[in-house]
Amino acid sequence: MTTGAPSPPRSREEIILRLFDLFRRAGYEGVSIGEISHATGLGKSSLYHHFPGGKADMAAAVVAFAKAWMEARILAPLRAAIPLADRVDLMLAAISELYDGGAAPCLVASMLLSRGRDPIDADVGALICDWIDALARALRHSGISPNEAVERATSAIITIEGALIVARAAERLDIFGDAIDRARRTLIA
Amino acid sequence: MTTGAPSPPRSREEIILRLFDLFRRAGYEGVSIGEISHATGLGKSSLYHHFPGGKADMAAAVVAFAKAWMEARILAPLRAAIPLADRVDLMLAAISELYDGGAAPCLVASMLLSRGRDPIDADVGALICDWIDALARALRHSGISPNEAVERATSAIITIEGALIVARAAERLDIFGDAIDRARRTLIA
DNA sequence: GTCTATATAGGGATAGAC
DNA sequence: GTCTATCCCTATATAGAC
Repeated sequence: MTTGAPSPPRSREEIILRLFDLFRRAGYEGVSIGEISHATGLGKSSLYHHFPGGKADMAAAVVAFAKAWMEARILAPLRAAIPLADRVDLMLAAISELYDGGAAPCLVASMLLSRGRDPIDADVGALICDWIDALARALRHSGISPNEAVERATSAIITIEGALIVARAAERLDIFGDAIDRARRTLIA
Repeated sequence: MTTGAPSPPRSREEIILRLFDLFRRAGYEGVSIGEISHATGLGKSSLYHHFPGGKADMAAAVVAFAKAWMEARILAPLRAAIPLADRVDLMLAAISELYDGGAAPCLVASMLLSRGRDPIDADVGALICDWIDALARALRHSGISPNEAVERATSAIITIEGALIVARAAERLDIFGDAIDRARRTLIA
C-alpha cells in the first residue's frame, strides 16, 4: 500500500529528502506537483514558496543535495588516511544504505531519462564522473597504476548501477548484495 | 537538433519501432501522445485506430516487440549448435546493435521507472529474467557448473545494463565498448 | 508560510465526417 | 484509416487573502 498521511516536514532538508525519494523512484516527469504536495504534506503554495522556480527548482535542489551527500559519504571517506580496503568498505556501506540494499533506484539513472528535456542534466551526470574520479584516485594512491585504477573504478560503479537495474527487474534483492561483493573484490584485488 | 518531419510509416512494425525508440529514451510517462503522433507521422485518431487501448496498448506492443526481438536475436543464437565463444559473440553483437554502441538506453531500465504505475511491469522485468536464464543455460551446456553459470550470466548482464547508465551519464561511449569486452571475458573465461 | 481559488496549458482519449 | 474538432481531466503555476 502507498504510505498514508505524511507527517509535516521539520526542515528544508527533510522536504528535500522526500523529493529525493520521489524523483529517484519515478524520474523527473514521473512525479507531479500533486504527488509532491501529498508526499511532503505541504500545500502547493508552500511548495512554490520554498522553491520559487517550481518543479525544476525542486529537482535542482535534489541534485544539489545528492552532490553534498556524495561528498560527505563517498568522496571524503575515499580520501581518508586509512588502508584502501577500509576506504572501499566505507564507500560500499554508504552505497548499500543509499540504495536500501538494492530496493531504491539511483537518482542519476532516473533523472537521466528524457535527457535534454530536464533542466539539470549536466549536474546529474557529473555525480557519476566525480564518483569515478574519486574512486580511481583512491586506487592510485594505493599503488595501482593510473590505467588500471580508472578501469577498476569504472567497472565497480558499472556493476553497482547495473545491479540496481537487474535486481529491480528480477525482483531479487540478493542480486544487489552479490554485486556489491563483486565490486569489492574488483577494487581491492 | 530534433529530427524534423518524419516520413509516414509503412507498416505496423515500423510504427512500433518508432514507439520503441520513444519509450526507451523517455520512459512511459515521459512520452506524450502528441510526441508519438509527431514521431510516427500518424494523427491521434490513427494511433487510436492501431492501438485501441491507447498509450498502455502502445507500450504493451513495444514490450511484445522487444520480447520477440530478444527471442530471435539473443535467445535463439544462445541455443545454436556452435562453440560457446561464438554464441556469446553473436549475442554481444546483437546487443551492441540494439543499444547503438551505448548511445541508446535500455527499454527495461526506462520502463521500470515509476514501477506499479505502468500497466506492463511484469512483462518488462521478465525480459531480463529470460535473458539471464538463456545465458546461464548456454554456459551450463558448455560444462560450466550451474551456480557458476548463473553467476557469470547475471554478472555479464549487470555489466551491460550498468555500462549503459554510466556511459550516458559520463557521455563517454567508449565505456560501453569496454564493458562489452569485459562481459565477453567474464563469460568465456 | 500556508490557505483557497483560479488561470492556462497540455495530457489522454473520443466522435463523427470523409 | 485518417482528419478535424472536441471533451474532460490533470498538470504546472499564480493571485491574493489570512
